[in-house]
Amino acid sequence: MTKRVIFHIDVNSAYLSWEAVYQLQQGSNVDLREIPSVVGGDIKKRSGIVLAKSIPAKKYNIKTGETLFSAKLKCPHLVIVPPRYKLYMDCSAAMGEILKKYSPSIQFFSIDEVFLDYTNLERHFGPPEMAANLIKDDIKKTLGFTVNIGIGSNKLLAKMASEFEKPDKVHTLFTEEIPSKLWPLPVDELFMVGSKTKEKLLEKNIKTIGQLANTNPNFLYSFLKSHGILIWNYANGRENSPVRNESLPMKCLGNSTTIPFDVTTKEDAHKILMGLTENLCFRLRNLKKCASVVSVSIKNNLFEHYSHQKKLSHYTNCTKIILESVKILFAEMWNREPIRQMGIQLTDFCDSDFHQLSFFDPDPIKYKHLDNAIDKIRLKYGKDSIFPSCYLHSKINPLQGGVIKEEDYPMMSSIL
DNA sequence: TCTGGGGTCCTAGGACCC
DNA sequence: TCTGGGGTCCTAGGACCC
Repeated sequence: MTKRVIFHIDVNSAYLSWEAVYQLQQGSNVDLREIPSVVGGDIKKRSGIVLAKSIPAKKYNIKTGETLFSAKLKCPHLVIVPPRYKLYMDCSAAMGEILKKYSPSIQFFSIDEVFLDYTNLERHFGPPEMAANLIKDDIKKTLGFTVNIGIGSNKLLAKMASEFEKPDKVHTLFTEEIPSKLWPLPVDELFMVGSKTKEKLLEKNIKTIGQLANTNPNFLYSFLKSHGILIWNYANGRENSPVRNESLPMKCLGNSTTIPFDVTTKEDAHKILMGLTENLCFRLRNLKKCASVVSVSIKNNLFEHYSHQKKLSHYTNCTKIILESVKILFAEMWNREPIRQMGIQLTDFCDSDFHQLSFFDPDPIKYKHLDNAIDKIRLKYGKDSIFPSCYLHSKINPLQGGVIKEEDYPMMSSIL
């Protein structure tokens, strides 16, 4: 059996790099990568967090996910640019086109991370490190941004290797290098060890990936359940999932939004929920799917989060039917406390072409035609070209949620 | 530090059935 | 009326990722 060679390509400070390249192309004489800068939301709309930071911004101890307010305190002259997701998707797709020249087997893991299977391809582009450098420099020369490439015996090791030293670097992490390169690292640098798991491991005096690797898995299972076995295997470099060319079937579809003000009335809440439902059902129909489980979630002004869900008697993608369920679920759970964020999620899908119509629907064909007519107008003239009249003179936007505006993008899975 | 929006997977308890 | 065990479905919540 031939030894597998997997690459993990990771764009350095993706959103910020892409923004910087775009601004240079537009004639700007400032490279955002060379000054303290971040891509972030809008402080006034309460969605103000750091999505990506430049290396100079990192020197001010600015972290991804922190508030723009806090970042500004650390660096008063910080440059903040709003995100442009359509641009990022185009950059991501362009990188994918380059990668396809080097292997028939690539898998997008997120908008800025790709796995590439280089097994048995040495005769084309040389040994793995040479090929990885070729790819890295090809992307830099053609598209203007830098990537890190990790090379490993499986996807996990390749991903860990791409994290080592940044930017614009190639690193290897083969099985025989695990004790020297992986085991000395702090345990929370391991993929799938987040803050909660880190705390529990520290309580047991497990501080490094090496200590985790050499812990009895039964002991880990006793306080982390199956997740303990997963991270124990990862700490030992064991992982064998294939680089998948085709995307896995969708499991969940949702839209949520943080409202610029705390919602305290049913009327405002219903407008938000209608906007979210319209947007979500539009996406669902574009994917040619129907769903049978509807879930509504709320975050209150104390940041407490809770949700209610319900299985419908049949599959549907009809805005009106889903909105009715959403309103019922909301009424069941809301105790009139101020709401900061609302979300709607759909799960359990079937293909819309063949789904069973319900006898109990008021008039399924009529609503289907209505949804289709609205979808066509929105596709042709833009999403905000048509909206319910209750939004006129309202302080609430008609279409809520959805950072990705143009099309749906394949997202990552927590399992490699 | 006063914390977005998009996902996936897992667990636990209760209902219900045989 | 009380006892049992196993299986599946449903629901709520939590952990992780980018």
